Amino acid sequence: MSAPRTARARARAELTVAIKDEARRQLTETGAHGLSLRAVARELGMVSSALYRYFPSRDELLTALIIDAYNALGAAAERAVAREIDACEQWRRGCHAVRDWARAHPHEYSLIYGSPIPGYRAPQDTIAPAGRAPAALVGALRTGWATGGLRPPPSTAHISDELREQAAVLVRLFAPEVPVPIVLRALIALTQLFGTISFELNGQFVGTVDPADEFFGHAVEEMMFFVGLR
Amino acid sequence: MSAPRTARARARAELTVAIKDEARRQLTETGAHGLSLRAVARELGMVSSALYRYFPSRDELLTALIIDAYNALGAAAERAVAREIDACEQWRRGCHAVRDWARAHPHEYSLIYGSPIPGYRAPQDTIAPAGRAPAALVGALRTGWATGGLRPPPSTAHISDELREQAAVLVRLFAPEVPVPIVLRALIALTQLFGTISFELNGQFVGTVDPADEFFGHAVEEMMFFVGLR
DNA sequence: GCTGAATCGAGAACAGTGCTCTCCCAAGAT
DNA sequence: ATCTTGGGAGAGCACTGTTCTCGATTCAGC
Repeated sequence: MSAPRTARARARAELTVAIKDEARRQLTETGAHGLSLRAVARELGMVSSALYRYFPSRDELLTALIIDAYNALGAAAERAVAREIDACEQWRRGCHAVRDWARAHPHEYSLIYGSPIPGYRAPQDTIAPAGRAPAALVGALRTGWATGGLRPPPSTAHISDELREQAAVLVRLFAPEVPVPIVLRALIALTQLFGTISFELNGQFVGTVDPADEFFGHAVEEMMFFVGLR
Repeated sequence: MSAPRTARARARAELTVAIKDEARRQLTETGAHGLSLRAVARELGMVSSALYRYFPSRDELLTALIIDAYNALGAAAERAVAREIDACEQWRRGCHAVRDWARAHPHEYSLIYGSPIPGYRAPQDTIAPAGRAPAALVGALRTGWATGGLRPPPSTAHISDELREQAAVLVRLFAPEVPVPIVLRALIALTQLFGTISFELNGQFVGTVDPADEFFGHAVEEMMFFVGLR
C-alpha cells in the first residue's frame, strides 16, 4: 500500500475508505441485514451506481468489512498480549480483549463469527486476517512454554493419528515446539472463548448467567488452567 | 393444540405448516438471507399478500422457524440422551446428536445460533424451546450425579458471589442437588460444544482441523472429563 | 501542450423485495 | 336467510441490488 501518485488514485483510495467507514457506521445501526448500498451512496452524496466503481457488489463490500473486522479484532488481541507480563496474564488479557472488542462492535463481530451471509465467501482473502486473534492467544502459550509457565502436557494416548497430524500442522505454523496435546487443549479453549462470546452477544444467556461478566471471567480462568497455564 | 373443529380452521392449520415447510425448504437452498415471502407464496400457488393472513411479517415467519428449529434440535438431543446407558454415554451421545443435527440442518442451525437477523427477536416465545437441548445434556449430568458417576466437584473458592447466585438459579431450575461448580463447568462445556459446531459450520476450521470429526470427538471427551464425568 | 484512452459520476431502467390497502367471495354463526 | 367474519386477489408504494448508457474529467504518451 504505497503512497498514491496521482490525484485520482488518492481520491479513489480515500473514497474507498469513506465508503467502508459509512458502511461500518450503518452496520452498527442496522446490522448486516439492513446494510444498503443505496443508503451508503446517498449518505456520501453520490448515486448508487457510482459505488460499483469501488466494490463490484454488496457482498464484496461486506467481505471487505469482514477482513477489516478480522484485522481490528486481531490487532486488539495482539495489543493486549504484547506486554512484559507472564504467559498467564497474556492469555487472560487476550481473552478479555477479544470479548471487549466484540461487545464494542457486536455487529462486526457477528459479521465474522455469525452466520455466513454473503453467499459463501471466498476464503482466500479472509483466512490470514482470521488467524490473527487466535494466533495472538497461542502466542501467550508459546511464551508460557518457553518460560516454564506451563504444566506438563496430558497424555497423547487418546489422540487419533488423523487428529495428531492435523494438530502437527497447526503446531508447525503457530507454535513450534509446543506439544500437540497442549495445542489441542488451546484450540478447545478458543472454541469455548468464541462460543461464550457468541452466546452472550446473541442473548443466549438471558435468564441464566446474564449479565455474563462474572461467568466469562470464571470461564477464562477455568480454561486457562485447562490448557496448562498456571 | 386441539383438533380444529371447522373446515376453515383445519385449512388454516394445514396452510400454516405448509408455509413453514416451504419456507424451510427455501432456507436449505438459499439461507435466511435469501428467504423470500413472495417466492414462498408463489410456490404455494398464492399471492404474497395472502401470506400475511398467516404471518404478520417476514420476521415473524422466521421466528416461527426459529422456534421449530429449537424444538427439532431439542428433540434430537432428548432422543439421544433418553437411553438406558450411563451418564458418560448419555453426555457423549447428546453432544454428537447436537452436532449431527447441526450438520444436517446447517441453515436452521445458523438461524438459531448465528447472527440474530430479525431486528432483535422477542425472546419470550423462544427461550423455552431454546433450553431443551442444553437441558437434555444437563439431564445426563443429573443421572451422573445420582448414580455416582461424577468425580467430586472442584473447589468453590474462586467463584464470586454474583456468579454463585446466578448458577444457583440454574441449579434450581435444571439440576437440583448437583453442586454449583459442576453446573458451571457444564455450562462451560456447553459453550465449547456450540462454539465448536459454529466454527465447523462457518468454515472457521478450514486449514486447521478440517474435517472436524476427529477434533469434535476429542473435544467431547476432554470436556466430558472436565465436567467430572468418568 | 495536445490527443487518445482510461476512469468515474449521473441517470435511467429492470427485476426483485416487504408490506399495505381495497375489493370481493365464501364459510361460519345466528 | 341474514349478517359477520376470514381469507384470497390485485394494485400499488417505497424500497433494494445491479446493469447499462452517456457525458465529463483525469491521466499517459508523444
